[in-house]
Amino acid sequence: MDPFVALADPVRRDLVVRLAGGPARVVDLAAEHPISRPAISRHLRLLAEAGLVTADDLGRERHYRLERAGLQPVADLLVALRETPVPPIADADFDGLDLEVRRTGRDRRSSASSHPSPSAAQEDTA
Amino acid sequence: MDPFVALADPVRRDLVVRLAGGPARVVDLAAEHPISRPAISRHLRLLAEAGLVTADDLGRERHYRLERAGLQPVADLLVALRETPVPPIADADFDGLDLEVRRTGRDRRSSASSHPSPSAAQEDTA
DNA sequence: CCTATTGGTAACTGATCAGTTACCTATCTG
DNA sequence: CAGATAGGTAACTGATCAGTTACCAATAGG
Repeated sequence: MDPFVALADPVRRDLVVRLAGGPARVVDLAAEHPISRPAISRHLRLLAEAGLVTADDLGRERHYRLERAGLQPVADLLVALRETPVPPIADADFDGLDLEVRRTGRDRRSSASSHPSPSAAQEDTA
Repeated sequence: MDPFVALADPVRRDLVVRLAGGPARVVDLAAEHPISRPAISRHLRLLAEAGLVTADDLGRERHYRLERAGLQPVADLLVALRETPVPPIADADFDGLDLEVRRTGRDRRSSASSHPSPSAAQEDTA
């Protein structure tokens, strides 16, 4: 399953964030959410299919933990959107933030510090 | 609308990637996708609601362009998942990749270079 | 002024999603 | 061994999504 689709649901995002703090069982996670245990179980299955979590069976208990490698496609998209050609005119991307990814063993593009981040030319409010 | 939900659809992701390469009109984008023009129009509206694109009206033409600032919540989630406590045991996150975000004007946590990235302890295949 | 182009939305349809209850299996504890 | 705990899935229901065709409005060009 697509990690983007997996992260589209607020419950699944909560689960992923919670598991970033350490492994947990279905019953633990169900206690922290207003939905039923089978619903949590189904969300965890989708997260596992997306490669975002891993399950370790310990007797009758199944401990779920975050699989950070599963976030790679999401990080890749941010990189792709960040590095694509930007017009020399003022561009409002990541005001106050400069996302930088260093790829081990790969040549890097010009460093973030050489890339200006002018203030927003235009803000969209939908 | 939630930027995560906006990016969950493959068509919308394609549109966002395409717009990263420069602005475009609905008719341009519709020519590059197998779905109908009204479907493209609806996707662009959702992307705008999510803050991921901006529309500039030029006569009868509406030029859509990427709004990188709208990606902030996605970048924030990656940061949150990356920075949360990781057990000292080997952790497989971002093998070969080290995501680092420098927040202007904010104290930084210990730099990425001080954070080890050991090889994967366990790989999940769902 | 008429035609062409651009583009948004209504209404419809089929597909998918998310939560529930019920049920079942596996493992642990007294 | 019986009861308790943990957890997955089937079946169901209501809600939402994504693509279509049809229609309309605004702007540009001949």
